Amino acid sequence: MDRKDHQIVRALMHDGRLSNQDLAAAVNLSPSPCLRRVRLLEERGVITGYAALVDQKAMGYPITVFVGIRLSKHDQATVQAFERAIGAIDDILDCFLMTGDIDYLLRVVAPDLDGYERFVRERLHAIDGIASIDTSLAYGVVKQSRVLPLPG
Amino acid sequence: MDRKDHQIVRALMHDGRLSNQDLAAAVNLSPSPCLRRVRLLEERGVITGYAALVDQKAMGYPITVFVGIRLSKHDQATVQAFERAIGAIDDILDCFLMTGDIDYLLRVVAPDLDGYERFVRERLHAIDGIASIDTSLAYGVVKQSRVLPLPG
DNA sequence: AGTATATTGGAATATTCTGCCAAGGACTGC
DNA sequence: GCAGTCCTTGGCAGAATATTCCAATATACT
Repeated sequence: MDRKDHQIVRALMHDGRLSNQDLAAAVNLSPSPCLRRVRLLEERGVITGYAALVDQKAMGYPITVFVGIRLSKHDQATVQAFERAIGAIDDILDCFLMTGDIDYLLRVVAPDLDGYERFVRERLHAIDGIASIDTSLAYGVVKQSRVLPLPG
Repeated sequence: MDRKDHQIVRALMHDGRLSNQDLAAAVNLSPSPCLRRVRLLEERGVITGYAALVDQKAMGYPITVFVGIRLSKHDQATVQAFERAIGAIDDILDCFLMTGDIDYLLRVVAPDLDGYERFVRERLHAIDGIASIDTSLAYGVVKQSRVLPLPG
């Protein structure tokens, strides 16, 4: 993880489809060592994958909702079952384990408010061990980045 | 946006570096129409870009914090100034405009708690018009997806 | 049915990837 | 200061891939 690796990672966070040649030029390397570094970063798990960034609205999911969840119990079985259930529901994009008054924070997408209501009734309420569900609707997105800041 | 377009988008959400040939095979098309569809999806703004997915920890940002923010005023000048300021701060990855008791929800990364404290003191407090800042620390990530669910 | 439009598949060309090898640079022990 | 070792680099070549063009097919509309 020297300076060049950081440059490479940053360049690929900005444009994940950068060709190896362009990437090499951007970080002042010739293609072959550049490619080798990228492969190493992938193997080490620094780069975990690549993804196309997609407009939610265009895909039919204009609604973003943040859902705070508290569990009724926190024994291992309940927690594991909950987390497995979360993993299986596609509408839940992110799930963070939180400190403070909620246990989990979910980011959920929905085609509309009715769709979200159905999601809560049919999906969330189907999971055992949930004590409370707190919904916060997002009006809009001010910023959505995937580029981590420069270290230091 | 027919069925094939959806298939293409989903495939690229899963693997943004899929070669056009493999993508074409995956959606039962020959490479050339497949590439044309991808280019159209990009032009129409359905696919907004590509990104490498990176391990926060490996990049030196193991801490994720959600920050709820209320503004003191909601006139256009204050809001615009705030949103511009947000856009300029790299540590803030996401910013959503919210309904309910907070105005904005930020997702912020930090190298450690000290770093987060510095971020709040030096960056957030430097922005005018903020009435309150509410911090929620994330312990860990249960799920982090970028693949939108199937429509319907 | 018939026309117009949009979409497809395949071939040819240009670009890119990727493995191999020799050369350069940095670090060690002496 | 010097030789040996290790790691990284750059360039080359064969293979794979992307990309453009054109004829042919499928689809939609009248």
